[in-house]
Amino acid sequence: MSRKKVIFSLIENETDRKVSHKKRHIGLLKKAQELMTLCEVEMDVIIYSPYSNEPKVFPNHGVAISTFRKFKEFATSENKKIW
Amino acid sequence: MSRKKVIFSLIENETDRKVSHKKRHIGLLKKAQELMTLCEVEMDVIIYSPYSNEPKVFPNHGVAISTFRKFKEFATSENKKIW
DNA sequence: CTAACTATAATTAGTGT
DNA sequence: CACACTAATTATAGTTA
Repeated sequence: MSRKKVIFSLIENETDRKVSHKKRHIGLLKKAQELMTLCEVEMDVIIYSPYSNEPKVFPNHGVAISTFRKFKEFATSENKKIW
Repeated sequence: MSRKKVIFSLIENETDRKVSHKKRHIGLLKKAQELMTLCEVEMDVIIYSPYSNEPKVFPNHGVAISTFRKFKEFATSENKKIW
């Protein structure tokens, strides 16, 4: 995305992939924070990666739980067949 | 972010805010998709906004449920006091 | 391995239709 | 309203230390 266009598939080289992951992980959460702040949005992001033993929960555990519960309630009330 | 630097607070004008939300919502999910594809990452994003009656669940309901369950199991096993 | 730098690609605020 | 355009900002691949 900068010195070269991104090729839209898994980055084969492990070192490159790890570095890219770190940068993009930061970038994604920054974008998420901006969307929440600039517009009136409630959101959460949960990320699992091979580079960390624990999931990254954004913005925090409390919001993630609250948001997921609302999602589950919505899906149930809408009688969606997803459970 | 383009013709003007972004001011990091709620966009007061409702029309501007709605337009910005639409653009940034698309942009965020694109970045999320890229992170998943380029690096080996499992993730989900749930977004609530005043502009839609239903939450946006990315990449889909099944992944969101799976990811959230893993998060809950992790938190429980780690004996975190978050429930 | 990490972190800083920088050239270039990608995103997007403002604008026009 | 939605979409296309584009100037300007922001993100980041590759590089250097």
